[in-house]
Formats: sequence, C-alpha cells, structure tokens
Amino acid sequence: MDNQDVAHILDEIGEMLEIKGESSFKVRAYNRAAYAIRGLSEDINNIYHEGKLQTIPGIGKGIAERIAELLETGKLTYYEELCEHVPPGLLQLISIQSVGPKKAKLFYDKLGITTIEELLEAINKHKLRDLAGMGPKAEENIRLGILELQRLRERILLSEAYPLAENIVQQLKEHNFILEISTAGSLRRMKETIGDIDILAASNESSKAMDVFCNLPKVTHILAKGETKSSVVTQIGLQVDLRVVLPEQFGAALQYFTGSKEHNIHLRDIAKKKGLKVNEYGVFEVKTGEKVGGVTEKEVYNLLGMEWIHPTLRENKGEIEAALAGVLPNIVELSNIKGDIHVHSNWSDGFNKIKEIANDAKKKGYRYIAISDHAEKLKVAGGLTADDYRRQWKEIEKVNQEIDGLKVLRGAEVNIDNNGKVDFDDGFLKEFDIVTASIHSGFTQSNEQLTKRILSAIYNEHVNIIGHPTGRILGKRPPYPLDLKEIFKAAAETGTFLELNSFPDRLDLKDDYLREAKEMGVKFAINTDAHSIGQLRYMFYGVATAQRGWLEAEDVINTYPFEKLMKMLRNKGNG
DNA sequence: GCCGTTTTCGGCCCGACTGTTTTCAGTCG
Repeated sequence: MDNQDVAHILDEIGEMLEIKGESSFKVRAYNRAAYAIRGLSEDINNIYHEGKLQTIPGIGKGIAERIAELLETGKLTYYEELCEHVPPGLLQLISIQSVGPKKAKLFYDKLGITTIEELLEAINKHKLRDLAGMGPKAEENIRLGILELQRLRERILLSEAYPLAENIVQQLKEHNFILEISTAGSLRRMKETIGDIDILAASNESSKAMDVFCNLPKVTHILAKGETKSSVVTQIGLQVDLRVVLPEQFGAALQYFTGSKEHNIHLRDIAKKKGLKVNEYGVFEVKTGEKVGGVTEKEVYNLLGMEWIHPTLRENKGEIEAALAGVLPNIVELSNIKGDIHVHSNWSDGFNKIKEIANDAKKKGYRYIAISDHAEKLKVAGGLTADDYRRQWKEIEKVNQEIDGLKVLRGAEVNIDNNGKVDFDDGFLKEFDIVTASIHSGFTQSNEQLTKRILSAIYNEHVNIIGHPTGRILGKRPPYPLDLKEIFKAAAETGTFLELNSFPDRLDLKDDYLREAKEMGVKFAINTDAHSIGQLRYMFYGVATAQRGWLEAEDVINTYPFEKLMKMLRNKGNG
C-alpha cells in the first residue's frame, strides 16, 4: 500500500461521509489528509514505522490510527463499514457536473441508483424529474453532465490548455470594454495538468463581456451564463470559466480565483485573526465593513502582513509562512536560463541539424547548448556508436567555429541498462563535455533493482545528469518505483545533477520532488529533451515546474555562465 | 477530524449561479 493508495482511500472516506451527511469539517479533514499525503516524497510506510504520522500537517490522532490499520493489515474496518452504508458506485455519481452528495443520496434512497449506467437509464425514463427539488431542466443537466464526464475524464496537459487560454485572453482583450484580463486558477499556477481554464476580466460592462465570451468561435456549448460569471465548453472538450469584476476589484478577484483553494483558506484564516475579511471584491474591516484594499494582488498580500506571493507557489505548502517571515524563495525565471543541455539532433532520433539547433538557441539568447544524442544501446532511437560520436564532434567543432557567442557542447544521452551499466567505458565517456544517463527499459523491475540501477549511474564518475529520473509519462505511465531519498542523497554527495525534463507530458522530476531534493542539497538541469527546434520552447514549462518546486537560479546549473558550468562538469570527471 | 502567540473547546472561507422554489438548497470553485 503506497502513498497514492492511502490518499485515495482517505478521499473516498471523505466522499462517503459527505453522502452520509456528516459534518463538512470532518469531510474536509479527510480531504486535507489525502492532499497532504499526495504531496509527500517519502514513503508513508517509512513515516509510519518511525512513528511520525502525526507530524504531517492535517493528520491527527484519528486519521493516523486509520492509516496505521491500513498499512498494517491492508484493510480498514471503518472504510468497509462506510461502504456498506454508501455503495462505492455512488462516489462516481458525485463526479458528474451538478450532482453532489445530496443528490447522489436522493437518487439512491428514492430510486436505488448506485451507478452512472443506472442513473442514465432513470434519466431516459424521466424518473428523476419527479423527485423533490428536481425538474426537467435539472434532469437534462445531469444527462449532459454524464456525457461531459465521459469526454472530460482525464485532465489535459498544461501545454495544451495554455495556448488555448492565451488565445481566448487575446480575443477578449480586443474589446475596449475589457479593461484588464488575466488567466487564473491552476493554469496561472502552472500545474502540470489542468481540469478547466479560469479567466478573470475587469470591466464596467460585464454583460457585454459575457455575450462576447459565450459567442467565441471555439465555444461548443454554454453550461451557465450569468451577469458576472459564465462557463462554456470548447471544441477540445475543455471547460472555460470567465468571471468579470469591476476594475477596483481586480486585484482581490485575481488573488481569489488563482487559488489554490487551500492557499485561500489559509489566507482568509490569517485575515480573520487580523480583524479583516478577504473576498473576491476586496479586503474589508470586519467591524466597520469598510473596504481597505484590493485593487492589486500585491495590496491584498501586503494588507495581510506579507509580500506578494508568486502564483506558482500558491499551494499552501509553506509559502504563506515564508511570505510572513519575508523569506520567500527568489524563484528561477525563464530569463535566467543560459542554455539547454539535453537536445537531440538528426544524428539520432531528432529532426534538425546541429547548426539549425545552434542558430535557434542563439536566437533565444542562450550561451551554450549540449547535443545529447542517444548512444548505441538504444537502437530504437538510432543510437550512435563511438565512431559516430567522433564524426559528430567534427561537425560540432565546425558549428562552434561558425557561430559566435554560443558554445555547442559534446553531449550524450547514455542508456542505463538492466544491471545499472551505461554505454561506453570510462576512457571514452570522459571525452564528452556532458553525459546524461537515463533509464529507457526494464520499468517493471522492483524498487530495489531500479534504485540500484540509478545509484550505479550516479556513482559513475563520468555521468553528470540523470535524465527524466522517475520515468513517468502523464496520463500514460506511472513513475517507476524508486527510493528517491537514497537517490537524492547520492546525487548531492557525488555532484550528480538531476534533470527536470521539460517535456510537457514528463515534467520529471515533479514539483514536490524538486523541493525535497533541493533541501537535500541536489542541483538540477532544466532540459527540454527537444527532438526538434520547435520543442526548445518547452523550457517554459520546465521553468514553471521548477518554480513550483521552489528552485532558485543557483539551484539550476544551466543558469550558470559557461565557464562556471564547465568547471562543475569537470569536477565530476568530464569536460 | 484537526488545531492552537485569543489552545484542550469551539471554531473551521465565502459568494455566484441554477433550478427549484416563492425564500432557498445544492453545487461549484
């Protein structure tokens, strides 16, 4: 039973308690505990065995006991009892838009419905509309919600949602009654996947904004349309919400709609203790009801006694305490990046010539770039032999002579085989400027085997970077099981850098792990792993993920000037 | 069920929209 399993059961308990009609605070307690566990980098089994469950914020005596039983026996009596009262199928019903715990319970009590299929059947027979509080429209909305659910099942990648959101913002911006506009929600926080797009605008003519928004060409249907708030579904099945406020409310509203929910709850709690109330319209004195601020986000945070917090940090993971203490991290920015040190050329499975890549990198303002083509053992990717690399180095040398102000480095992405060995012996490896080692096969090995493989690559004195360390592919493949603590420790000790692979469906290491590794002294390389010039732009998503992991420029080696980078690589044995 | 520089009890964020009502409950974010 791992962290995800435990978090999942706690979430389900929360949902079942909600259906049973228990206190919403109890429900929230279970949800918060699940959220906390999902953010852990350490195996919850270890934390349990060290007797430290209750040191996790959000986990107290009661939930710690539940977790202990789960980990000891693999079962939980409390959970099983709940399942008897609340059929597990009912939990699916809550994920339907406009169906919550109350309606799920109503359908179960009155019609015996326990699955989405049964619900759909009841809708087709018009059985729902006669229930108390229901009617034909509510029934139809649930039918649409079920269709929607089947389409929206998976969250979409940030890289798909982001350009769409920017496009909508641009279209709305063209109207002069839109005074200010911004994305909000998880997209503004740059989460790796997005459930829906939130957009916030300031206007004195909100109904005009609503009309334009609901009539955008990309809109396929309208879920709700009000005076200040509308929701639509776009062609790719993604929901977009627009909220409009008055210009003087924009800052408070942007803060509010950016979230996260947990961040806002914590913030309001602080406001309350100061005798203030924060809502989407501003900051108010509780006693007098007088508005004391809210035109800008900065003003909201300052009134609560803290510095402005960057959206990528707003997950209630200590950023509020840091802001109160004035010790927020000075997070890395895209403009700090001086080079991309994991790029593939047409020598292996990339599309572009080295010269083309170098020219594009120079245009981006980079000072260096590493061509890291696959090595021979990875045959499927056109891996290079030692002789191929020697010929490639001649081409690299030529490009270096032709281009000013940019250095092309001799790189390689070597494969870590099932025994932890990498392509090539030490004698040849040391001729590279930079060596990235990655796992490309044997994902189904045990935690011990996989950890051992990566550790032996880390202890190889010529391996500088571990590529995409956990191997996950968002929506397709879970991370392989690893003892990350061991890996972080070894990386920090040996001066081996861990990659933050910027490919939008990888973003590997992920945010929580970056932060954990940083605290253990690890340094990182934010790389794109680009296989074409166009993919060099993925650096944007990598940097955003780095920000979410609290990384500062000095934690990221490809923010360093060329000479300093080379010195660090030489320290490990290359260059 | 959790939590504490108002602490071991009594709080726990707050408002918009919808569809049903005729003043509000449920849902959502």
